[in-house]
Amino acid sequence: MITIKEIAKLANVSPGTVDRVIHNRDGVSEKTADRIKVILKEHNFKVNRIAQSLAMKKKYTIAVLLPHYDEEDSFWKAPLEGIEKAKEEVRSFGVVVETFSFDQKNSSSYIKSFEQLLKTKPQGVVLVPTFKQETRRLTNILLQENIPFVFLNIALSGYGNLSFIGQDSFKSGYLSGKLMQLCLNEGDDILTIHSRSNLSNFNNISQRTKGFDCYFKENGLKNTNHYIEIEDFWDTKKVKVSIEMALKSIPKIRGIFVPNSRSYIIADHINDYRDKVPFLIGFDLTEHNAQALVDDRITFLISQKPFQQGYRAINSLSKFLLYSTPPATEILSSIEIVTKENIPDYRQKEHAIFL
Amino acid sequence: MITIKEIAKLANVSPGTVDRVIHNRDGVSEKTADRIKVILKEHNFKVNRIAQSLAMKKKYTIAVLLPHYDEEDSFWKAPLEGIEKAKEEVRSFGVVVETFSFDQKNSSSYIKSFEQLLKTKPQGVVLVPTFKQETRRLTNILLQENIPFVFLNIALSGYGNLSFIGQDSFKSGYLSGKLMQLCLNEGDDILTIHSRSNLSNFNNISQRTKGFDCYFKENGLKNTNHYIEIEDFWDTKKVKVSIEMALKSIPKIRGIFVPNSRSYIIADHINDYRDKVPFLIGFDLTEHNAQALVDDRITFLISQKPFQQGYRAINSLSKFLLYSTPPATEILSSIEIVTKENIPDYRQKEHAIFL
DNA sequence: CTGAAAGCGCTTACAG
DNA sequence: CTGAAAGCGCTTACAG
Repeated sequence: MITIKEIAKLANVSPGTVDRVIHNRDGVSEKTADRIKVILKEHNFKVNRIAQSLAMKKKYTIAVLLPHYDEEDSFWKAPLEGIEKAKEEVRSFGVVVETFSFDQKNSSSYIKSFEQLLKTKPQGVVLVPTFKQETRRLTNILLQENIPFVFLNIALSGYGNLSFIGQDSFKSGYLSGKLMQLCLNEGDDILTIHSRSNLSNFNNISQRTKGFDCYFKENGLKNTNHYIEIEDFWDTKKVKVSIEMALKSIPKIRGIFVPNSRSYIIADHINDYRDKVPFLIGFDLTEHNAQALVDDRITFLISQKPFQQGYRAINSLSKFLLYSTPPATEILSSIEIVTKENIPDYRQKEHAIFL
Repeated sequence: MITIKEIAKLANVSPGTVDRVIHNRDGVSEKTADRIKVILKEHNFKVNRIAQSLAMKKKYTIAVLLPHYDEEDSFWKAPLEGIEKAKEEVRSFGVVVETFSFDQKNSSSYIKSFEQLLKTKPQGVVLVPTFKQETRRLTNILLQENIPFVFLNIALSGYGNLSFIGQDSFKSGYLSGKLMQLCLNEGDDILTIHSRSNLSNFNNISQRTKGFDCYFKENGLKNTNHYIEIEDFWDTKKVKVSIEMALKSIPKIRGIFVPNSRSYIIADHINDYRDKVPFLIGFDLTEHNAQALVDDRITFLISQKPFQQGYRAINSLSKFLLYSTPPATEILSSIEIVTKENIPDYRQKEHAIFL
């Protein structure tokens, strides 16, 4: 690997001048610039990124705002871990990551945490835009202050975000439809179970449902899909009653579709109906769900690689700040089909990365 | 982030001494060492990896030996791309990657390329151990010369390799069994198609077959699995004749299992039998296979993330050389289920990484 | 046992 | 328009 110093010697100039040419800074005569460019190309010069980082000694702060996780719904644990991992890696490059969390069910905690976040004077922001209206207010502030921001996991459009990092929820629903169909026979019915209390993740969930239905429609399939909505998945008794009512009144149901991350709760309640309803498709590889999968109480889980999503949000924003390379408008994580047989080995910590 | 210089000031010593303590080099009195350690801990000091790399200015060469790919079997393209990607990233850290390829069907080309490889005086080697006996010879040389090496994609044990980067083939076969079962009804039969010409990848393929059979055995399923072996997948006529013979003589066959990366060839030949044999499970997301999947001629492909495998081989070996952190003995890539509906978007180039 | 100095490859004021 | 010098955070001979 040829260095700037060596190029400089070959061109009979100083390293500073070579640097100016490499970065198209002005203040170099066209003549010398051209001469240097030729030599650069000739020797296939590439800047040494780590020396560059060290010399630039710029400090950036990226602030992250995401829902906190709890026992009932630990979905947000994985993205946070991805963020922590990335945080470690970008540290040496002078990027500091500050994380703030809020309550998914409480929009004012969203606003409040955002205000805290602003105090860190971030040069970039990662946002899980849970509440539409409030997000409009927040992003307007960011736009005004000229702080670039990306959306994580929830795709809202028209807010001026640099990028969206997440999954294509419609497609993942569509895929679930396919898997369900492979399991079912022609005359079988399906039960889709919604949760009322999940309004904050409304976007993803409604897209999944649409995708699911679309699969059956597009392929001219005749399985009927019945919907029930449960007020609160955490209210064990009500859940049980609702499900039993549905299953008893519609005996043709052989598959259940739960378009949110709490299919394990449903799985708990249909143990008595296993023979009649052998198939259950849910979303997200949380610990509870994984356990239900391993225990054969869930057939398929669709995962969206939340660890990677968190990692990539930090990663792409860091690249943008450090090297001005804008990320793709959409960074879509792959739609993973997880079964008991290919569930990832968690002893092997995720480690896609360098450093 | 606190720096060595600052620590030194706090401890009233020179940066050199702090450095010695950080890396447990001797030549520091216990007293000062202890004092410095306290301060280090107190301030949660972490070395700046990039400054470290720059200062160490060590140069390492990693040499890679893998099969080249061709039109018939482009499997090895993806690992190579992963390697190239990693190569770019480790460059700034002073690691140079040299790639050598050989003909999978020709063991002497394996030896020859290895000899070329040795000339680069590598400090680490990535090997796809295609031929057992020859591999014994080569690895003995590496062991003698004290050059650490990892196996990529093919798991041989007892050769003294630092790590294996690849997939659990048995498990992936087992998973295929599950998927096949979900597609089939009770009385249906299965046809497994082997390729004689694929001896060099024998290990992975036989493990897949074993896993597949094991699924049916373990779950007490009664679907019969019939085997045929085709001399050469490339001989179109013979392939067609063999398959037709099997399908005609065993009308109960409803699913086909192809435990190698050329299921697309089989898919080409059963178009006339689609209604009778709707399900085909194959391996590896090569371009041809992907096309067959999109065209509904393959039901499931099991992918092993070959890009990542290549990337991680370089990545983990680099970490070992740079920081002496030994990789896990087995770095297993996830077993991906790919269908028409979740086939990755190739416009989005893979980019798990930083820099 | 310890420190001062030079250097890794680049960037950035500053001086001319 | 160009160069010389200092510095990023660390490591490494070398001197004492």
